[in-house]
Amino acid sequence: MSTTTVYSSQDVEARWYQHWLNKDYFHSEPDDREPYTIVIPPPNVTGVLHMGHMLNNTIQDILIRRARLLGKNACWVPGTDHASIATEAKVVRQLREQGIKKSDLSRDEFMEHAFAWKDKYGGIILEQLKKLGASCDWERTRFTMDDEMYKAVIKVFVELHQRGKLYRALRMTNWDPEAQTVLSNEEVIFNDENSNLYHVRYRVEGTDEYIVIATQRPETIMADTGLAVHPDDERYQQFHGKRVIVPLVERSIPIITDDYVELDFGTGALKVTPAHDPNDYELGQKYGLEVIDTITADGRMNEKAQFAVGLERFEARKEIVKLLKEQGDLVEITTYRTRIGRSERTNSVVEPRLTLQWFMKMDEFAATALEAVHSGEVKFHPASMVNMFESWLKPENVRDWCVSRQLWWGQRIPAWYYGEEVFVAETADEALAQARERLAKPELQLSELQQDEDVLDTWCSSWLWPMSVFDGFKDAKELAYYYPTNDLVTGWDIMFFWVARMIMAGYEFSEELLGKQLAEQKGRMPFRNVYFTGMVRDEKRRKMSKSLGNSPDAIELLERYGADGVRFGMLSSAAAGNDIVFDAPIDPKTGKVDNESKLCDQGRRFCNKLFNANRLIQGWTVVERDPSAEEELAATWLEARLNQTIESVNAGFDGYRLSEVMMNLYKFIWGDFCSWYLEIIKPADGELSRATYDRTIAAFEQMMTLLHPFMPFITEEIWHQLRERNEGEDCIVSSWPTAQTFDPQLLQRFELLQSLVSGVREVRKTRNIRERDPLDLYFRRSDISQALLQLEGWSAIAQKLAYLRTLDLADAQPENSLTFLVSTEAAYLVLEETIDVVAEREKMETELKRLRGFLIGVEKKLGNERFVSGAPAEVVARERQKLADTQEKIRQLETVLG
RNA sequence: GGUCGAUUAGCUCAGUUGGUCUAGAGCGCUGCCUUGACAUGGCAGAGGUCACAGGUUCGAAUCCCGUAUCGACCACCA
Repeated sequence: MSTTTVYSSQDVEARWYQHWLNKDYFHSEPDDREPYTIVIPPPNVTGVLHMGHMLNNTIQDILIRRARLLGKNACWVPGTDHASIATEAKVVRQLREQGIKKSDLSRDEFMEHAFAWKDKYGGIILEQLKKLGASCDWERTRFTMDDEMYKAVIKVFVELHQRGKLYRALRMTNWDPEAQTVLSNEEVIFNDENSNLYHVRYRVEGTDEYIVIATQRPETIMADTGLAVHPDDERYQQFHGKRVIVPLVERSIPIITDDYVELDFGTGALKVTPAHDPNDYELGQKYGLEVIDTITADGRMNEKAQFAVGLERFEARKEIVKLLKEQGDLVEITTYRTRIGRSERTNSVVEPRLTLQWFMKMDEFAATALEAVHSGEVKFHPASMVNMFESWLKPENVRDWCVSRQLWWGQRIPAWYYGEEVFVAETADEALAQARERLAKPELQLSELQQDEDVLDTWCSSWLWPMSVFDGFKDAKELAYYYPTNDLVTGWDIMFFWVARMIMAGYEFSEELLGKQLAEQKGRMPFRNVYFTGMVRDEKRRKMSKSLGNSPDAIELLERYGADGVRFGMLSSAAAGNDIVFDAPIDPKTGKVDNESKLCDQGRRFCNKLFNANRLIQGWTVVERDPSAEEELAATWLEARLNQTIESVNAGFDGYRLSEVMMNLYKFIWGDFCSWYLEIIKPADGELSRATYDRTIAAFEQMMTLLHPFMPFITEEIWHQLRERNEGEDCIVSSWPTAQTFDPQLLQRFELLQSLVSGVREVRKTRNIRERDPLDLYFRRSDISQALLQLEGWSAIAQKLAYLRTLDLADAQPENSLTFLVSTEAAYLVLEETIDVVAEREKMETELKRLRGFLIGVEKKLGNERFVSGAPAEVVARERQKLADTQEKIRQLETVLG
């Protein structure tokens, strides 16, 4: 009868998280320890936890927990981003459902609704992060619209204005007609979509001839102010310098020639609509064409259009097509695929529109950011991400940042206008004072000034995040301690939006906030390392997103596999920068996981393994007797392997190879500790010597500490069961183990033992000999085998694990035995059944042949003078060892074969 | 069109500056095992010309060139 014993994560995780909170372990205050700081990439205040967050925050938690274990003053600052347009869009939608139009509200009323919404839904994602185990300093939770952070944004705007970094200009911009705001280029998502190409004829003025143009947007023809052809296009040579008549509106417009026009696209003729297309705008500028704007801010045709007035863009298109068809001016309609730009937040088709906006000059900032990364002051992991960074920031690709948004939810631009005059100041009173002085109007009243109606782009607050979360723009007390932060963990998709801009702001402002001396001493960069995570994709390789409905319910996942299991799953296939393919299909309707996630399940099973290993140990009775020789040997070996593991874990952390570290620990704990060590020391009578018990517990404890960053809950749970005698200390604040020196030879000898045991087991399996039928094994006498058997404990372990009745040396092969190699040593296993001597010889001869082939390769290498002199001594020595071993193996086999 | 990245076991992926790589892990697969940690387990096994073709090197999964396929990002073809 077997009993099923399963680790149940749910109550354990809730209990320990609460315990950590009660003990205030996550909270950090400046002290004399070395600080270790991470600022969270603030999720949108509207957000709910998704796979990307889980990956991202698991990695941050691993880093911060390890730093805490290393005794550093670990500070992980959480918070949320007000996400200007995304949140405003949601609030507007919700109000609309309640029958309230944004236009019916005053600015203040709207803000009240928005803050109410934020108070209701804003904390959700942070609560969900707690379920993941995130050890953020919740007392430091910040929001980008908090008073101090708001002030910082305003202050920076004023500063940058004074430094000449900001200007206001009329530009062709991306307009979101639904949100009715401008968007930065980065907020426009282009996708290939099916579209129609309408071929429309324009009569050449004073003739009966026509030029046919191709357009995607017939509803804009009323705004046409030119028609362009390629200067070399023979089809249109005779029309150069003439004019054409725009259909419907019957307006005369010039024919221009420019090599921008592609000869072989469409008809080779292009209508020029400067008001509604960025390229056409350029052309219009170049040839002095009139700009006629026929579309309103909410995407409808205005009076200037004359036709389809008041109709929404796409309705207007149908109407205009109908009218053109009636007039016979529509020649044909073809279909094709083209890139359509949509608003990242509202998904509505972006309308190019000429608007007056604030811009920030990027050229110098970009150069600074690039230099910071090139010089290595800011390091990227993986380093290959530098390529992408460069391509974003090189001078020819950098465009000025449009920082104004026609929204209410955000930091209102601190600019006041009086006619053409602009006054930028932190407060209205200062602006007024400026105005009075500059205009020489001491009697000027505030009511005569007009404050800018717009708010600043969300990233205007997030780019200050590493400084503003410590209220660095108010005073440098905390900033002086925590800045620069150590590691930033984020997806590469916001490398330009956020990472680059934080670097810019860091270099621009940290010096004056910290003072020159401190800034020089500590560094002006906002963070020293950036760990880029990959994108989480579904099994079809699509990026997980809400709109696709292909993202699993994170909370369901956490409940199903435990936070530890999910963390393991997330990390086990996520080398830095590499995308993760989440392996469980999602039902798009419910968001439920349809099938087992193998990755998370592996994590869950690992928890179960740990839980049961602990149960085994807890079940033993400790007795006061001397440890046996095999216990001694096994414990010494375990400690050596543990120390070896600590070394590789530390090296892995240093290189940010977190997945590798976790897999190392997994293999060590499951394989070496559970499968080998515990099996060796497992007492038949349930009684273990005090000394061995203590060494086992001590090693297991260190394993818990090493694993704690990755799987915090179960390690804390087991830690306490191991240390009931010492209730006071928690795993989360235990000490990161220091690697002790160990004997590498011991590890080698133990490998021999392992291969002996495996060898015997293999024979048993292939011959159907029960695992526990006792067998006799003899080593062919040699210096090595003799030494092995003399090693205290070695024989006893081998006998125990391989169920050997006899383990001894022999000068000749015993009767009825078969031979296999244990490393270089021949071992004879005596069997009771008759042995097929011919088959055995064949097997050995095959092996011999393989070894001889291998030997040739090694000899060739060592025979090469350039290898021996050129390769590192270590490599040559290793090759020599290989040679000797292979020769010895061959000799052994040859002897046995006679 | 430009740039960058990828291609390793049936699947998903590791493989850090070229040298214990005679290429690993998990899952899946095959066989045996339920005598007290764990069947969410144990033991053993099968499975890879490291996409293809060349080059550099004493030595290449790893560096270089080309080809193929896939992907991502950027770009003004209406």
